[in-house]
Amino acid sequence: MVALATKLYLILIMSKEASLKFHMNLGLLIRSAHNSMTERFVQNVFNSGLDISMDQWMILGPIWQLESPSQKELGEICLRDKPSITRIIDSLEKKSLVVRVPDQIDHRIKRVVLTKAGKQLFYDVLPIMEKTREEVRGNIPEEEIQIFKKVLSKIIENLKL
Amino acid sequence: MVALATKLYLILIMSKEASLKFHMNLGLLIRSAHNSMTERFVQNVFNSGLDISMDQWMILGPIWQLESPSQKELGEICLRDKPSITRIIDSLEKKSLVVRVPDQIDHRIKRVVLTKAGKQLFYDVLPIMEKTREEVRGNIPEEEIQIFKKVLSKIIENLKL
DNA sequence: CATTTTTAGTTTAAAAACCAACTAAATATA
DNA sequence: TATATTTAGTTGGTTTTTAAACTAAAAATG
Repeated sequence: MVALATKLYLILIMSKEASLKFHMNLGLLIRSAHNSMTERFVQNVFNSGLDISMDQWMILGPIWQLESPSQKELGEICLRDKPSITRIIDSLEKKSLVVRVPDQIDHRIKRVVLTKAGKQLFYDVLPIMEKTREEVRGNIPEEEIQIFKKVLSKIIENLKL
Repeated sequence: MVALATKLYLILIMSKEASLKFHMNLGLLIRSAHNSMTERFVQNVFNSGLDISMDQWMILGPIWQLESPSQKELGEICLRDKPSITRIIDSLEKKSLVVRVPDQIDHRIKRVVLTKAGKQLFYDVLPIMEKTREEVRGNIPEEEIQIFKKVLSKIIENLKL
């Protein structure tokens, strides 16, 4: 009795469209693509004999770009929380790739600066990232990539609150 | 001297196009969208007074769909490794939502089956997932969603090997 | 048919993510 | 100016991921 009711309910809900293919839904696709991308990057870096993780790279770029950002700024740009930033910078500092410099004016702030070795590594990894990017894009038309990015932005926007 | 050389190198590599906006690159966008989506789903589930995590849901669906899949099959469909599947099913079993049933023929295989409570929860969460999906899509045209999915599939394909 | 190799799943240990509490410094308020 | 609040960063504890070693059963090989 109950079983029948739920079955009917189910059919009503499911058959809208999804039903048989909800195992290849958006979330799964996105997750899979993202994983493949970072895996490939890490692999390419490794094959080049360099030593940097995805996390470290994701933070090294903005440090280079912004010259001497605060950890807070880094967190905002890389979408990571404060503890994550602290730990990644710890690891970079341990490798002597960056240095923490207390802000002259606001003593709470620590600015993160690339060392010579850090800059060198950044320059070394850059072409690998570019190569990876090309592998990711393959022969996908630029137009579709643009729509792809636009949809991603819209999704993020839709869920903002 | 060295510094100058690397600077020039850098400019050559970077100025292709990316340069100033590589902090909002594909990886970051994808990551952000994915996070927002799962956050919203979890939140919607919570607001409905139900109790299931994203991981658990992602596995509950295929169990319902495939009737009594092996853990290996679940892993392939959900793109998770064996230990993850083991752990998630442990958690589902602890909640009495699924049961592990040894395969009659091949005694290595354990088939995962929904309990009554598991089915009920599945039916209860289904409309929430549908609602979340609509929130994610917002007013993005169906055509763009299709291209979006196609690009994701292509990216995954490009990186396969 | 005995031995080796694969396969399905579990367990364990190390690395990373997540949340909350904490410290120290700056700002706001009374 | 004393107190309260906010902000930047760190630390600690818990949970999650990830990778490797392990167990038990099946299939392959000789």
